[in-house]
Amino acid sequence: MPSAAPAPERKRRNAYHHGNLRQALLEEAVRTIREQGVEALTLRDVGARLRVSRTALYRHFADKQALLAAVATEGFRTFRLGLTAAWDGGGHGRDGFLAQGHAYIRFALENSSHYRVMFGGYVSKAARESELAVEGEAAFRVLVDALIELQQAGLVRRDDALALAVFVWASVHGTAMLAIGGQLARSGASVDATAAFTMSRVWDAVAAPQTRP
Amino acid sequence: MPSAAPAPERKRRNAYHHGNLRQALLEEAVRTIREQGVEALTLRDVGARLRVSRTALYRHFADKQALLAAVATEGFRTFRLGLTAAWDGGGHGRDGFLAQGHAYIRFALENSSHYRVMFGGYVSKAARESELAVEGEAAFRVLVDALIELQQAGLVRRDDALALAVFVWASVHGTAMLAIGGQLARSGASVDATAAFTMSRVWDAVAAPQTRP
DNA sequence: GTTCCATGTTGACCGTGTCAACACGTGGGC
DNA sequence: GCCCACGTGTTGACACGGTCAACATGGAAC
Repeated sequence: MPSAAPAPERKRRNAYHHGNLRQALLEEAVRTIREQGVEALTLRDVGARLRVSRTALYRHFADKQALLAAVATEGFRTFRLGLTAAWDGGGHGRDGFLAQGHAYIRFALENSSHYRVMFGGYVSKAARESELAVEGEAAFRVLVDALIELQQAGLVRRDDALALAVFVWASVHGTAMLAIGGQLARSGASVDATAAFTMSRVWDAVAAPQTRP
Repeated sequence: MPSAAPAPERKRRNAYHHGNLRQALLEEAVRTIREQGVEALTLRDVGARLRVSRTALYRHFADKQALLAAVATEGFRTFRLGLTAAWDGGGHGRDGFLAQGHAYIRFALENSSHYRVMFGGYVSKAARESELAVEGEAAFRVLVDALIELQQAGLVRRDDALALAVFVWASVHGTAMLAIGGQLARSGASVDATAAFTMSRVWDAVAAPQTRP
């Protein structure tokens, strides 16, 4: 059925030629990582799960690193969408800022393995060039823009926005990492409570000095 | 020369029995990790470097995980000493607190691979029990105690000290992780400048509300 | 001196990433 | 309609690394 009448836009899955193996591999890798962690990801398995030989992957990715880089890139994309949604949903003010922080931590915890691929040093510096870097930059940019907007509204101190963003990112990232590693379990507080506390402290750290009566 | 006259207290390095292989393995693993990273650590290599067969290690560590856990434990120990020294050297006040932060980040950057073993999820949760947990807890405790002291001096807000410590830890840890990952390279600022800025913001976040004239 | 046990060694196995050589099949040029 | 080339998938093989089982060794306790 070459051009006859395939299901509209439905990629065929012939015996030999898969159609869109690259995308399928990516999705399968993401699924495996989510369900079993990065260390459980094996090229042979992801191939087998797609009914494809173990080396078919090499026609679409240079090596395992490249696959992981693609996974990370994909992660940054949905990550950025989540952050933007939170910021917009929260109304571009203090609440939006806090919502963004919570969205960040929630994403990191709900997709902890995926998050670790994005930040845990699983992809080499070399692979960080190009697409991955761009997508990561874009996610970071959401925070920077939010801070600039808050500065213009007089809500955030007028330090260098980039520096402020790095600080905020680091604080939230650190909280997420510790939570993922189970390293703040013995603080007694729930992760939600910890996240809320972190955000309250971060806000105090970046808020403009109050002009008091 | 079995018992004749070995160098006093000098552990022998006979053909067969090494004397203190466990310690030697640990040090060699740390060295390799420092010089070539965690992923380059192979049991065969560390054995070879000590002129010992590849499986000799199994008489002293359950498996590779256990070796890494020991490495992490060792890391937390020297880490804690560094933090304490900074706190003491800085005079148990605001300066000491900032010094502690800088010491933290410096350690993380100078021993980035080692640091990643401690925090990067290379050791399983199971291995986190026992000694590792204790040593990690002890390092964390340095920060908690410092905050409590600062609270008593009226310098830090009277929130729950544990919660404050988690926040501070997360912020500094996050900064360190981003720096290690090369992810704040494009912020333009040097790592030192970033660390200083982070600490200034952290201080504002935890400092007691000024009682103004 | 004999014996036992901790410590170290050798051989082997399996899983995994990767490369090279080969197979297939689809689309473009005739 | 035919053929060829190239993109895509497969099979075979290799090297490497963690781990286990069986064996070797030597020092210490009796």
